[in-house]
Amino acid sequence: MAKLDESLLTGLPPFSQLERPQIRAILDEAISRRYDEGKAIFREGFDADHFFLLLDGFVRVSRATETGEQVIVLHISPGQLFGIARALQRETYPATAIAAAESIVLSWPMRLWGPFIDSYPSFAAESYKTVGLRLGEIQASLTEMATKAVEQRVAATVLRMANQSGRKTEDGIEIAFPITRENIADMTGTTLHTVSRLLSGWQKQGIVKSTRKHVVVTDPHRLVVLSQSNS
Amino acid sequence: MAKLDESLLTGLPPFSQLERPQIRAILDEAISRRYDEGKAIFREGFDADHFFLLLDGFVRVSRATETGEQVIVLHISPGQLFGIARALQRETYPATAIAAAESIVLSWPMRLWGPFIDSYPSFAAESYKTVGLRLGEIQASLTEMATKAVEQRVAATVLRMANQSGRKTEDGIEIAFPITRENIADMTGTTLHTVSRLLSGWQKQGIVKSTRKHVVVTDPHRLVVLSQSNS
DNA sequence: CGCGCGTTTGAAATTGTTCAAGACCTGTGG
DNA sequence: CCACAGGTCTTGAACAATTTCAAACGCGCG
Repeated sequence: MAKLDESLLTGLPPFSQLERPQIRAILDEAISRRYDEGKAIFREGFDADHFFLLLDGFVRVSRATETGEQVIVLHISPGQLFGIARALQRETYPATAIAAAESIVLSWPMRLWGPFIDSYPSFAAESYKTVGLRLGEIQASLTEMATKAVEQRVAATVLRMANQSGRKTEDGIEIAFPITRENIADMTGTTLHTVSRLLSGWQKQGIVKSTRKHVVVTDPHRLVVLSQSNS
Repeated sequence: MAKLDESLLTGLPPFSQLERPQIRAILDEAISRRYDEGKAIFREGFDADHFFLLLDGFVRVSRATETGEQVIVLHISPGQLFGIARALQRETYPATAIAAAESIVLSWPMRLWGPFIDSYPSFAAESYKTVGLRLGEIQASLTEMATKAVEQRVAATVLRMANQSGRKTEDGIEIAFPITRENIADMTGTTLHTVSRLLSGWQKQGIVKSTRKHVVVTDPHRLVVLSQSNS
């Protein structure tokens, strides 16, 4: 396998304060791999034997219920660590990670977790910070689900994705990975039918523009209003 | 202030592998305090200047929405650490903690967090494990909210509280702290009216027995069935 | 160019909320 | 010791939001 280039990691928070040779050592232990859209990176309940860094693409993290339904918990953007179950003393992955778009992922065997944490303070700090941010995000979803009506939840969810992983286009902010009505339904605890109706309605009002597996937010401000109104 | 007795901590996971003098040192830094039912221990958004251990009683952890509604995220039982925002590199508390029943709490100033983590491996491990368990619990709530109907959510929630902090009585398992219909509604994202109707119905069927601020599960098995049925 | 997945849309059915009113406890103060 | 006040719980009825069921459409990949 060709050597990975050091510039891959130099800008990223977990490695920001490290010297060249340290980054070199870290990279030499890493395996790089490409995942096609829809391919699983790891699955809920399985042995947590690796941890990961997303270099490019997007990853969808979901949990399944006993009855087979799935709930999408969050999305991972490039530059983020994931599959860091060990940070929480877990032996197994608590959720399933699937490539939402074609993705490039670095991975390390979990036995390096301890050494990394001990040797690289910025790696430890960033890991725990990441966990904290995700916990916050999940709590935010939970409170939304508990207090907001469906339209507000969908608006808030679309908005969050546009903010976290949107890219600007001439029409507005476009969610940067393929996403179906059903995906959005799985994030908001509703049905694809309801999501379809909502998006259609918003499109008529010029708030969003959407095509197959694709959503562009053209009027973020009005979407914010929608996500907050409790009438 | 009277010296705290070392036996308070000896049985608890965070301190289980420590020697007598270490526990003595930890206790000498701690402040013990009693909180009446309903009193806040810390509030969301405030400076995270202390971390806590619940010795006796129960603590309700909740978040508020911009519009003033509150969502109860989880309950803390005796022996557990809480307010450990620093484990996640946070500067402020991400939620509000209120005594659900009269409670006895130990607290330490947050400046001791680093030293504790560095000096006592079992404390570090237990802290992160606690975070992991809570994350799991919140994720479970989230998937429940997203996939289950109200009756199933309420059944699952009552069951969870009975399991985590119930005590056996001759009638069945009793939730060990005062809890109103409205509290349960705030946990499940519904209204106190609906909760009241459900509990009344279950009581007629002999599944639970409830009085003011008080719930006893008399037939856990049927409640499990209810919490899972998707008919 | 055709097929399949993703999407749209109506209508009926249903679940849960909202509104409204009253009953019931329990601790407090006279 | 009793009455009262405030918080808690119950229940009916109307209503609204969302799901379910059903059918059809159409874009885009292979």
